[in-house]
Amino acid sequence: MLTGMSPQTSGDAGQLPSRRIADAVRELITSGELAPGDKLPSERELAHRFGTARNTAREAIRLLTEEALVTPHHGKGVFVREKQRLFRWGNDRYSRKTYRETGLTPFRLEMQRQGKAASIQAVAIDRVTPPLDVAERLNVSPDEESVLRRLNEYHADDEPVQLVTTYVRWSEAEGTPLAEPKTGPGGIYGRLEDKGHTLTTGRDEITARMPTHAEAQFLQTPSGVPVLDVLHTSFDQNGEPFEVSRFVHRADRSGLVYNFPIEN
Amino acid sequence: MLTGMSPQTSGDAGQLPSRRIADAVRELITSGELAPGDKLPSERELAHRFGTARNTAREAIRLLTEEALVTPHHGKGVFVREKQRLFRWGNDRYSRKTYRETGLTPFRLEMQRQGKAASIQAVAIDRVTPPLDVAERLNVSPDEESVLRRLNEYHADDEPVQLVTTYVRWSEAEGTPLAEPKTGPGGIYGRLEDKGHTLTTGRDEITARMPTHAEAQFLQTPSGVPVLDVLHTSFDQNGEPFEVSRFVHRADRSGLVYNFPIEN
DNA sequence: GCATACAAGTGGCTTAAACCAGTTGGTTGC
DNA sequence: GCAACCAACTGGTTTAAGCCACTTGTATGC
Repeated sequence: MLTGMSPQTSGDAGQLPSRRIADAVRELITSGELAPGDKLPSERELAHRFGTARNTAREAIRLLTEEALVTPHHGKGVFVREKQRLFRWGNDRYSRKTYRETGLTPFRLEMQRQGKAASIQAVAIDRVTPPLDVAERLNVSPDEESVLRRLNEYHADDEPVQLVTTYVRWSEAEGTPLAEPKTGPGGIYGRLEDKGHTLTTGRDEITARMPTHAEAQFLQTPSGVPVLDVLHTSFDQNGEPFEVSRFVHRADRSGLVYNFPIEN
Repeated sequence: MLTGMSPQTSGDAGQLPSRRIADAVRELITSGELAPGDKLPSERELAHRFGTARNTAREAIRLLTEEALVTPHHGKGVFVREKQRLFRWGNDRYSRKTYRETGLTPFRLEMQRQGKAASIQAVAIDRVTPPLDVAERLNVSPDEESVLRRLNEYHADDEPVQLVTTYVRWSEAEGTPLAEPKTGPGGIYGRLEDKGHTLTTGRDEITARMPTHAEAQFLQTPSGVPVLDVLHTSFDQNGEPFEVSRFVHRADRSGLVYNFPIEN
């Protein structure tokens, strides 16, 4: 087995030893000789085969981990990453039409499509001073406790999928079900509609970055996997922003889809 | 200087030495004591201050690099990353209205907005067998040389910004200016309109991932910086797809913005 | 004045050895 | 039969040392 992996094979090209090992293993993966789920030779075994120190084989594995090709499990070994089916979120996420037709929220709909059990856990509902970018978009003070924050964790079959933090103005949330765990029929948008805000247009601002420690812990991202950070702003019939949410997704499990008309 | 950085300071919490050093340095950065552009103490200096081996200080720096907080420069030192202003690309990217009003393509417009010189370099124009995802979206065979590929590199002030690969069906491109470096007035979309395809709707599918080696080389991404991968499909007045492009952006320099109406 | 050379700093990579911590499966003892 | 234990594997982290490559400023030689 693993006949392709020997120091002499293919273009060494005067590369660094760690690079050579990484290249050899990567080749085995892309060629299919090592399939997703397969276990790599142990660090000690790799080092011996290539005549290097264990640390050098370890560095090679670190390179592959950074490329998100493999993922190590303490005590068990290093394994070729499984290609996961993506969850897809798009600008139909807010469409009330979909909801009327299926009776499901966008998250539960996507989970059902993939045959997974959806569960949502409320982590915090509190009054806070908003982050700068949220304050700018909601037109509130970044120096006072001017917003209500609702932090939720979303799971698919108990596997963490996304972190969502929703912000609305405290002046509009105070004393309403918005500040309660149960927001009532139509959810948050239902209560905001009571306040005269009809969801009319949305804006999503998307960046990608490496997760913070806390995010990595919750999302269980293997190293080498970034997060998609979506800052959503909801505008009402008057073009006034009334709600901001931040979605943090595992990038290896989530994709975003936007369909839009193009003006001529 | 750097008074905050000593082994005893703050909650060590029985952490690993490398973690302790990373935490201490991160604290200096977030508190502002180390500003963007500042140089960190050298690896040897850090190791000495915390009473560890150089490799341990080095591991701490690796952790911070992975978080994209610092970036090392061979022979010079390790520096706190500058917060860069983002280039912003959105679904107005394809609007012909913007083009008519300014006479600028979306890329040149964004560069002008930031006072940078735009330059676009054609890397390849050739007939190829399409990647699977492109073949699916264009409804062509993934096993033949069924598409024309145009690969371009975009720079801002000679700094690499994005890689764009555009695919159109070979059957429609053959013998037309689409296969030439100069595509003529209105660009690619102009020629495709000649073929009866009026750009009517677009779809962007967005993922994030770590860059391949080749991408990292061109985009000069520091380690710990992912890329945004946008697969765009253009649909004509009949809802038929006629062009697919893949945009690869440095995530630390680019953001995406989508504005969309919400159906009630 | 100016170019060259060099020394001293920086990070980059590797070696070799040791110990820790999680996992697995077989052996032992009841 | 079964539970407890243990040995042998796995990766995780650190130490200590050496050499390489890149950068910078200074000293040297002309």
